[in-house]
Amino acid sequence: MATEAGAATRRRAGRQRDHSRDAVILEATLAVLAEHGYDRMTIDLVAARAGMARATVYRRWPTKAELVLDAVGRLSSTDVGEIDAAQLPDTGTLREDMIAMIRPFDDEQQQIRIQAVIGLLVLARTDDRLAQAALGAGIGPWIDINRALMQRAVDRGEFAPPADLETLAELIPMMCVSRAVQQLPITYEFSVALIDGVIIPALRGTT
Amino acid sequence: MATEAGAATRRRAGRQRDHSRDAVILEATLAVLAEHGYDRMTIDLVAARAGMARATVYRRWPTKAELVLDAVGRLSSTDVGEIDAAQLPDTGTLREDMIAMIRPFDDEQQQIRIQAVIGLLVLARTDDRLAQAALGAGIGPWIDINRALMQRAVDRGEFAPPADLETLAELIPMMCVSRAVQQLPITYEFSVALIDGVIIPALRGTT
Amino acid sequence: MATEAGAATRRRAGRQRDHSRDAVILEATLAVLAEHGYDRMTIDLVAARAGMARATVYRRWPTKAELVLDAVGRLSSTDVGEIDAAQLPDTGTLREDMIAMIRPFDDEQQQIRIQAVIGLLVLARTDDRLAQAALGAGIGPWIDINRALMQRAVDRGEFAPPADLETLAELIPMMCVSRAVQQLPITYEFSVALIDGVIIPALRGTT
Amino acid sequence: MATEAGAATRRRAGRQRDHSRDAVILEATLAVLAEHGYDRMTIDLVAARAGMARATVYRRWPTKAELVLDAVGRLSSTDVGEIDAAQLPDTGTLREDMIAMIRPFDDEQQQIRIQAVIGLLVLARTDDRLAQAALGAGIGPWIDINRALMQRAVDRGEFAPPADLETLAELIPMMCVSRAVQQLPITYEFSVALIDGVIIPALRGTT
DNA sequence: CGATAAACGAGACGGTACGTCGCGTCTTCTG
DNA sequence: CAGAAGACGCGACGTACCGTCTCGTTTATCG
Repeated sequence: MATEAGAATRRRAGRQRDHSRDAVILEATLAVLAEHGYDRMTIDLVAARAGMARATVYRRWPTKAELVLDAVGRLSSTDVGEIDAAQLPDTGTLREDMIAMIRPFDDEQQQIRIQAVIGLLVLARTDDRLAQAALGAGIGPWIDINRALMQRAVDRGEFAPPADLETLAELIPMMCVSRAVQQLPITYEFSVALIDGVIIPALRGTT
Repeated sequence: MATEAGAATRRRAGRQRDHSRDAVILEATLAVLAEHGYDRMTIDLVAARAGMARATVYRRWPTKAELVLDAVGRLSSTDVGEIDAAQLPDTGTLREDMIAMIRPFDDEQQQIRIQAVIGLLVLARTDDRLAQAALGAGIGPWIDINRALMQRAVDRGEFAPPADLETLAELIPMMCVSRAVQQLPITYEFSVALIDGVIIPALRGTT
Repeated sequence: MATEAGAATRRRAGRQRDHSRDAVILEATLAVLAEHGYDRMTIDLVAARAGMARATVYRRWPTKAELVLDAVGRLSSTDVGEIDAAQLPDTGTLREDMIAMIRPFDDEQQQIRIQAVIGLLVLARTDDRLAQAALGAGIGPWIDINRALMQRAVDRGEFAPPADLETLAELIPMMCVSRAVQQLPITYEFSVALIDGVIIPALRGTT
Repeated sequence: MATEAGAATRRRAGRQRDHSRDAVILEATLAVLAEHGYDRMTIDLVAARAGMARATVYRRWPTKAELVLDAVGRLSSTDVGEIDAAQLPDTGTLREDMIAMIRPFDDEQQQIRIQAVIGLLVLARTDDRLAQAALGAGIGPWIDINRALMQRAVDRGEFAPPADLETLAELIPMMCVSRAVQQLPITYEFSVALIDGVIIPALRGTT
């Protein structure tokens, strides 16, 4: 019956939490994070920017760390999430595939993301769970895509299976982190240079 | 005047600062850093572990960040500092040179160093000066050595000059950071695999 | 229009407020008040004890203070309210009249009432209106009765009119408050002693 | 030996707590208390008025309640403390003794004291220890003096020993509390009326 | 050798952010 | 509409750490 079916799915009683506010808070979090850095970011600042009370933030995330974690995670899924699985670019060669994937990461938001990751890394020891999550949230999807593209290239015989494909998948993102830390811009050219100068030779060199 | 005479050389009156304590503090700093992570590291904790008063720490380093920076820096110069310039290993091939350099970094202290770097990165936005310094203190010498070894290999004609030697010099350290963040061990094998699977192919591939 | 017809008398549309719940809430209020004291009494606690939602309480009383005020007021009128005016005990002598009036106050609930008054007094500064009301609700009727009994005794010539009858009327209740604050029991004997040892001599002494 | 004698009494190491600040804070506490009442009094407000940081207040008193308690206690000892024991007025008659004692209480500060007591009473249930302390701090000395004066009058045969001297000692203070709650002024005349109209008759009436 | 000036230990102090809790209001759903 | 459940804005609470300051004690150097 419809009533029973609804009963199972029935929303909890009481005023519904306005989940549209989640996004506003996360957005504010990223903004403040980008502007002040992790340790100068304040829940008060975030709440003020989101135009709501501090308690409203705390009702959703128990600590500053979890909030930032989610904010960065959301950031990733926003522009990457939909590019999953089958609909990856398929140009026939790994080089073209990877270059096709650079665009969405070659922008200003990329900087924010990496800054956020860096901000979270400080908590690695504080909360073990956060260590991986920070990486995962910030550059996880990026790594995932690289891994998928390379695996496909291997599968179709473009390259022999490398000893450590995982490390190669992490290579570009990590080198971008390196540049971010040094306040250097992350350019299209830099990424292409990595593909042509490191990734492809490494895969070819395994032969 | 008598007072001016020898003013340059004469030590200031009063009790002399005991510089042997500097090392004790830095050691304590690294220990606490490794144990609790940057944000849970407290000056109080460090002072207690070093067996002295908080003020004694602050007399030497103005802020927590500078303290950690120095601690990590000291860590680097301890086992790397003296290996500068001419006395680098010279086996004739880049591969053997680099492998010879792995040892001093292939230990538990390496983990501490990287954790410290990570801890400091959070301050990149707070204090621009610290951003580079953090990297420099933690993995700077490591990068320097790699750069030197590669440059020498290029100079003696072992490889053609790569487009971006700097990035290649940073490659191993950064990939080690990546593993550290993921709580994975940094093994000898991992480093060798990077040399054989990525660095050498990349240099050869440029040809 | 039909809608307008009888608008004055017609009850408002929709579900009617269940006024039997008022009493339940007030009862719960007194219970929590007695158990935890005013400042640890929570509207949540009261609502939970009454078995209803917080909003249901707030629909009836705008603030915590008003709620307690009413609860204490209700308490008074419950056992005193109907004893008004003409039906006061009339034994012929003030002493016997007052002793006859002691009973209804000589119980455990009396303690609750006084505790509640005490709890409310803290709000005297916050809300001037509440200052008097708190006293009135808690011990007002008690004072009223004493005043009436004494006035009658004066009227029938038992005593000469005292300089400050009002103060004498407040005397017993206030001394009971004093004992309550000191966690001492308010006994029958104590009240009789006040009548014989203070009230009567004071009235006689005026002569 | 002087050194050892000093060792026992030696002040704790470290910067000495500036106890002159205690008084400033207590003063500020009383001022804010008188101005806003207990529940609207804020530690922040007190600290601001005292011209120091919130932490400085919390270093001395763990909670708001303890702070107010001490503030009121200090108030009592300030103007009453020194009037102890032997140096009570001794005019030969209880009436004159008590009237001589009215002065120090017949002022504006008396109002503050009573307001503070009232403010604290709300915590009686929260912290049993505070219940008595509140009374003691606010009007304890006042009661003590009354008790002493009456006892002396009894001792010299001015009156026969009353059944409950304690209650008589509390009588004037409690009736003043009553007036304070009702926002009535506590005048010299009121106190004298109590002495002549209630206390003296009550003592005489016991005969 | 005694004066003196700085190091040192201990901890107070001014700040500032944290995360919690309660009030009284508002929203949403169910009866 | 009443009532339940609970989100929300507000603001105080008490805690923790930072970096500075104060003050009594210790120790090296200078006169």
